[in-house]
Amino acid sequence: MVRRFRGESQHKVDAKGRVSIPALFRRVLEAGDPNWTDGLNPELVIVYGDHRRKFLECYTMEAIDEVDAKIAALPRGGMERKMLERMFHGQSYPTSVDETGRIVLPAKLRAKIEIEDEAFFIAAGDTFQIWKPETYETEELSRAEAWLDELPEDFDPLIYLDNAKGA
Amino acid sequence: MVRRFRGESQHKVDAKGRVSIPALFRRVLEAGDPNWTDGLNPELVIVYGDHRRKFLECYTMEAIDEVDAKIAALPRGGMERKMLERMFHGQSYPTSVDETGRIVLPAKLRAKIEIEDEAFFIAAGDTFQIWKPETYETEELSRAEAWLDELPEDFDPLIYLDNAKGA
DNA sequence: TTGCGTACCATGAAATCCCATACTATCCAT
DNA sequence: ATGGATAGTATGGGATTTCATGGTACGCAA
Repeated sequence: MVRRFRGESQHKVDAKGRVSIPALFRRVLEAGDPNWTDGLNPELVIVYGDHRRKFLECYTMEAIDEVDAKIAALPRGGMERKMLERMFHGQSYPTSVDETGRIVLPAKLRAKIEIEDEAFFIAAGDTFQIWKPETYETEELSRAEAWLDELPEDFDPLIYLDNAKGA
Repeated sequence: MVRRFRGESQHKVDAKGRVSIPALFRRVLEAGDPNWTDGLNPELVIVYGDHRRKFLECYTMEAIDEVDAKIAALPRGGMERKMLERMFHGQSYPTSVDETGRIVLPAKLRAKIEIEDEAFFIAAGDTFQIWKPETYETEELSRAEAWLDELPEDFDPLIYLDNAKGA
């Protein structure tokens, strides 16, 4: 059973691009790195994607291996495979957490999602995302609000849970 | 069959945010944690949700796994899935009961539901909720009672039992 | 040299661990 | 049935560790 990321938090980004990973996320990165043992620094892969994507998506080693395996199973030469290879192999950045629990976001990545001195982290199942706090609010939260506003006053999104044909 | 939480009670919250879990709830948390064995401390997940929610909802590991499975069954990219992921993966906090039967509510969670030095626990089926006592009284109890007051004197809520189309 | 990336050291605040006390419910043997 | 032993519960305090963050120094390449 894969340990899942959970929680959200906001951290300072210093002039060099260093930023603390939420402590709970670190535990998941460690558990999801086959090479990790106590005392080492877990590795991870940051997928930044094309110009439309406004956040960074971070994968544990296990999670990215799984994605790679699925891509490898697609027919060579197909458009689907080409797109996925570009995104996960080309538009990604492998790195590792340092001894103080931080990663370094290179200037290029910071520029891409327009991060200045704060970064917002939020869990998304078996990955977590890094957003510029303002972008997250305007792009994500307000869109969700607008969506909710179109629904009846007493509507509870939880009913979607039961529509799912889950396990 | 899943063991269900039952009952309600109120406990002190100390300056560090520590609060005892009702002893009966602990038994359910233990039974609902696949990794738990005698002598260990059961894990749980606290979902705090968005700003509108005025209480914390606590899930056993089994219950939250079930929710995760349902979310995973929804189509990727859809608004429903996004909303549920945000709530259950982002706006949640995994923790565990300690050896003395307490959990720690971080300052952020206490602030969110405005808890100071007392917390009210109430069972809700396969989860339980934590409220600021005053909020529970004004928001919930009074609403439920007002609703009952509008019904005939001899009305019996049990009638609803037979309306359910459930299994 | 000037900017960027890396490694090591430093510190205050917050979270966690370990120990302590008082009280209550339970069990057992006389 | 009763007194006391035994275990589980609710709460508190202090010490220790982890975390988030900042700084300095070094190498390298344009």
